[in-house]
Amino acid sequence: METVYSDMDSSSCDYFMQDDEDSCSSMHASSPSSSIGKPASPASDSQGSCSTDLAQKKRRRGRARNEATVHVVKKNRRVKANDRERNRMHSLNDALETLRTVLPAFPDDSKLTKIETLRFAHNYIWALSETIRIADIEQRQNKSRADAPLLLPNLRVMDAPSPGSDACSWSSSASSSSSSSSSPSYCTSSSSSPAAQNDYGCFQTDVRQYSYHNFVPGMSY
DNA sequence: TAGGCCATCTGGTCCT
DNA sequence: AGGACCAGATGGCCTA
Repeated sequence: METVYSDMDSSSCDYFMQDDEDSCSSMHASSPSSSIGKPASPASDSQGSCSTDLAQKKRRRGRARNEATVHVVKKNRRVKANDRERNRMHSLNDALETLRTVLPAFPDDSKLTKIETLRFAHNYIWALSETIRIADIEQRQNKSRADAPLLLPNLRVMDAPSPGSDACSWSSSASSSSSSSSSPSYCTSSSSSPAAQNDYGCFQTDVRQYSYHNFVPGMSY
């Protein structure tokens, strides 16, 4: 563990503000905790300096410069790391934003939170794959009945996401009859959330009433 | 005003 | 050694 910032308190942002470029000099002048950069006391060299004293001073000064340089290098490294971390989080947010755009929009237009987006996407993918799987099964079953209409399973959105709600539960009406499928797991955490009772977004997408192409952009059957 | 969400900083750990 | 990733801490903003 690095102890370079041991003299910093937790709100250390202003630390970088106050001595950014000239931390060597400011460190020497103002850092009470560092004895490295302290100028030699007047008493020590007031009486004619011998060669050993000079050598000692040189060593001291050299050491101070080295440690100050190390300090600056580490500080710059920290600043760069912060910058990278910021960019990393921005790209993560961009990816989340892209994910939001491919998820079904809701009348409310309210932006999904990060956790809502992830859970909703998880359940959405699960519902779509269930739909495909069950449609495939039904298609095979209907092969013998050529004139029978192809019925896709009903797809329902339960507890549509709303601000403050973690519930983005999807359920396929046919999924209850299928024992092999596993249901989404992130559906129960927000039963206490008041927003979960808000059913503004609950709607049914029955392919017989609602075009599946409208519901799933870019998806074709 | 409390609680939720978010951005940012920070230090630790792992990987190349 | 340096970068990526992660989790904890902190403070700001917003809403019920």
